[in-house]
Amino acid sequence: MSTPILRRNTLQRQVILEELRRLHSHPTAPELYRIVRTRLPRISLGTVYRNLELLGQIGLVRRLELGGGETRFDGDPSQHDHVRCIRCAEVTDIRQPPGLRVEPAFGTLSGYRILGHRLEYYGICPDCQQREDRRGDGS
Amino acid sequence: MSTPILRRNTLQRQVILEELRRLHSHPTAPELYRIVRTRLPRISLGTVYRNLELLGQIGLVRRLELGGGETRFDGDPSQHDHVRCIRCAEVTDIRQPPGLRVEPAFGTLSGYRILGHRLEYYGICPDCQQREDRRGDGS
DNA sequence: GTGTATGCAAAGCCTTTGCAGCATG
DNA sequence: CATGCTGCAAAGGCTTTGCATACAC
Repeated sequence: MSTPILRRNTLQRQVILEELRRLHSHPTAPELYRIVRTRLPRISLGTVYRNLELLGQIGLVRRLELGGGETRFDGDPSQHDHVRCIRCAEVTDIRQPPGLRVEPAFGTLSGYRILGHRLEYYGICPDCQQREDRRGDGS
Repeated sequence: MSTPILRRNTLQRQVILEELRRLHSHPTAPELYRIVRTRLPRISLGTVYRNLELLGQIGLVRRLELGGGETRFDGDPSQHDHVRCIRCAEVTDIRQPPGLRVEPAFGTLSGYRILGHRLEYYGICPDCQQREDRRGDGS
């Protein structure tokens, strides 16, 4: 119940959170590791994982378990959904969910006690659309 | 455009599809491998992966990229959603989506050309609810 | 017989974890 | 100074892939 507290405010933790917040690319842990390492060359991948885990528990970071078999991280923990490009795998935030009612009255569903949902759209991002239009499609 | 054809109807392929259809547990490839191996002791994990990939392309099998960083497979390729138990990680089909409108008019969304969506609920399954009620909650 | 599919094994990722030393509060 | 955190490295799991062989057609 009691919210876990950030025990120590290490430089590594600060930088990880800073970079994750600045990025809007929803990186995986290894991706974020490569970026953070430009500022902290001696940081380890394990530290990145441990901090993302901890920041996720606190609620400062959101763990995204979307498609692709990877776990991505989002520096914006507020409620929002995502679109993923099936061509370039880019993941983009959707700011205003277009007035849909996904949650089934928070009751039961097959006997489950429903606590929430995860919604992900997929499609083709603007860049990839251009790229394909330019080539006249054709697969 | 033309649907890829099942080139050869090998015993391995048959058994993989059979077992996946019988199971309602949405197994990962390694899990399915362990099961199939009871019938075909000499089958290899690589074969399981290759067949799941192929069966997925044909549309006989559905690839589920839900949470948990694993890829799971569903022997029922029809359109339906899933609930995942946050306690025991079980994944269950939802047969009748409760009349919701998820797709945003199939137009653009942040410039994306939307092709579809993936919706996953999470909550607590009946068994885990019982287990927790019995213990009077606590943690 | 031809060419696809298989079994085997290696390799590449992602992720977690044990441990000794460091540094935060 | 106590101990949470870090860096390092090993280990485990999932997934893909190259190759020679086997087998479906």
